[in-house]
Amino acid sequence: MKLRRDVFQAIADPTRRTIISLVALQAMTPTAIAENFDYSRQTISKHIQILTECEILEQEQKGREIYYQLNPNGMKEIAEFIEPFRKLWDDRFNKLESVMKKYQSKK
Amino acid sequence: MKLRRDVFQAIADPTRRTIISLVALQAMTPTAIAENFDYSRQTISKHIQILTECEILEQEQKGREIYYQLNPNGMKEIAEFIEPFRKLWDDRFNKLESVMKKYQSKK
DNA sequence: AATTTGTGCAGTCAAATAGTTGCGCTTATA
DNA sequence: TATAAGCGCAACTATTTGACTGCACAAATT
Repeated sequence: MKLRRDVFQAIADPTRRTIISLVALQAMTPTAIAENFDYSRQTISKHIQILTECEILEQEQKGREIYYQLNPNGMKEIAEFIEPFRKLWDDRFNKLESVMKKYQSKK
Repeated sequence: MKLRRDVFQAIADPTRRTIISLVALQAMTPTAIAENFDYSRQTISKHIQILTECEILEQEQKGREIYYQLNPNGMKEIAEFIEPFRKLWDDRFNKLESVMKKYQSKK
């Protein structure tokens, strides 16, 4: 496996998205993560490796166990790509913006 | 090519991301889009096909030309995935939220 | 009517991806 | 100290991807 360091590529795989959602709730070891899937531990381990190289996950060694936790910063790049388009559909965003204007005009 | 109908897969390719950004500015024909790349027209055409099947792009036939335009709704799914994590890093989001609270307490 | 232009579709091919198993290292535990 | 558990790395394989070329077809243009 070539392990591209590209956040968009990392997010493209549904298994990896599930891993992200799992780890977002609490730090987990690879074995614990793998128990949530029908794939082998090594396969999940490779997905974890990809996510780690993209800096979406972070390691914390505890004895022989390695706990992986989410680094939300890793997904900024994706959010920055989406952001300009969000304005085109998200009514809530527009409401927030109008609220901002009202608020600023009051000061 | 298998042409998976998966928005995350669609976004994973840098060429396709560039196409999205181009078309966001104005509707364009495949040939016009392809002129921005060093790839063949057919290659770009396939990328356009993938984006269209994911409903990120929309067609509008005009004579023998087909204009492709952005359907921002197509990227909602990605935004919805990112959204929960955004709160973990986006200071601006927190500021907006606090502004909201101030504004609401004033009314 | 003949030619050019804009598209999409089919087939081919190399490279990347996602899965597997096996192995070895390190750290707990019996 | 021997054994089991947790983990990463290496080697292998099937499938998918992303690029190419060639072709067919419809709509303008000459």
